[in-house]
Amino acid sequence: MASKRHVPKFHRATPAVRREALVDATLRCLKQFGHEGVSVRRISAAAGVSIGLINHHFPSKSGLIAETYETLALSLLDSIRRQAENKAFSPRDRLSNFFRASFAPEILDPQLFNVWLVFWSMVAHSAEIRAVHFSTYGKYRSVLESLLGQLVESGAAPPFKLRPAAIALSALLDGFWVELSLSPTVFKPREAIAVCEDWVNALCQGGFPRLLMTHKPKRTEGASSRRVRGHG
Amino acid sequence: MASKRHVPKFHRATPAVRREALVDATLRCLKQFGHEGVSVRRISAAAGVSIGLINHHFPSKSGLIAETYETLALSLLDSIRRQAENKAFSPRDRLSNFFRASFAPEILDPQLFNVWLVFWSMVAHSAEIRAVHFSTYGKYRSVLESLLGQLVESGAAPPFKLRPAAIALSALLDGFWVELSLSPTVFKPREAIAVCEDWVNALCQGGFPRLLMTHKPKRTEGASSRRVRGHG
DNA sequence: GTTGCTACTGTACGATCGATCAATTACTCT
DNA sequence: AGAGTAATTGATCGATCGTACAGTAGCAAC
Repeated sequence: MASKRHVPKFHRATPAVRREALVDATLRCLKQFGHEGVSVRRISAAAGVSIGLINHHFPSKSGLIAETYETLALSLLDSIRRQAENKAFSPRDRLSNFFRASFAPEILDPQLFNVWLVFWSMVAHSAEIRAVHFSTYGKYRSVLESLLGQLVESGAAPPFKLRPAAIALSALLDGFWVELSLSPTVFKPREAIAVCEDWVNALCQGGFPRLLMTHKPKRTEGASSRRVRGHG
Repeated sequence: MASKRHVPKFHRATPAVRREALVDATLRCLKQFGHEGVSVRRISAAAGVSIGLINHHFPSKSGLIAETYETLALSLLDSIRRQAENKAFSPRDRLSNFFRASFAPEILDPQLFNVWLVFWSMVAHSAEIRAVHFSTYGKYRSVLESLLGQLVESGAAPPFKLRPAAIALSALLDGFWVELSLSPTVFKPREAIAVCEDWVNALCQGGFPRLLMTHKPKRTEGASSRRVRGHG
């Protein structure tokens, strides 16, 4: 009996603290193993707790994934937004900052892409995940809408429909992000950024007539029309 | 003994025929169950054969998935290409056909999106899948490059770098496709098509200076430059 | 020191997974 | 008709999965 000191076998934590630790462990597992990482055994091992603790703090596995989705999405969005919404820059340059932040190595991490694939694949089957996706994607669009709105207010761009424009720009960004994550050798982030810059410049010059608020064309582009080199 | 007729318990098929049947069954399972559908038991049940037959015709499960990926990707690409490359239309209208084919209900099927997510999630871990992705994505880009090249040859657009333009356009298309598949209620396919049309029109008018072949700008858009409403 | 609350542990259970392989059998060839 | 070939079967293996739950133990209150 060299010591009577009692060594605790485990540590009791506040539910909020433990939940956050479990979310962190979940993210690590998702990055490392992708779909195979979504396992209570792997996650609890990564968090250094027993298997049963997850179901003590979360209703089920998908609840844990949903909270991880929301945490990660809001964290990344906040990081990008902090870099973009710097009042020291003009609205146009804030968009440039947004682009460069969107294609930073930290965001283009292939592991991060696989995490997103897991979330996306659960959208169809889990109402919880679907709700988180809807919410976070809406916030993402709002940030873009805000930046584009500041562009119009500064007079750098003619008035256009903010929402469709934000949707289109986010589609362009997402598409580049997907392709860069899947095929990093085909092209470079700087090329993606360049196209995004040109896209905004074209928008500022009224290059997207259907997005302008001047008038609403009755019909979309059709193969039967002969608008071969039409101005829109 | 009412009948001496022998009723076969199963049917023997040519390896090529059986492989095709297994690929078809795999696609059905992937559409219906997503990731959960990637199971030799589910697939063999859908094909009406025993569990062991898959490993008789395919080296492993990922081999079967890879062949399914290639078959589906080439099938869809061929379908879209047939609608686009109609010589009765002008090069510009062929692109319009390509856009409308890309956002047809058959392609926007949410189940089809989940199938793609399964393929994409295996790109990182399986060399076979990665090879198929690289090959089919290259062919997809080639079709776009060809259509854009015809646009230049017809004089409808100034000379520009075909490859980066095709990459950018495919990113825009993919991004819309992802967003439409995940959030069908946020916007409509016709809006996506309209933006694509405007994008090509802007391209024809030289709205993407960095894609033109006239000269190569030394520097990309930077936050430090004051090109707020620059012409590119 | 004792009590009470509850965060926490870890075994157990039934289901499903990919892969293997010896046995079976449909079909062709002679 | 009989033999040979190989496509097909299905039991079986070890591993892993999510969830449940009865029991353990940290820690605060008194």
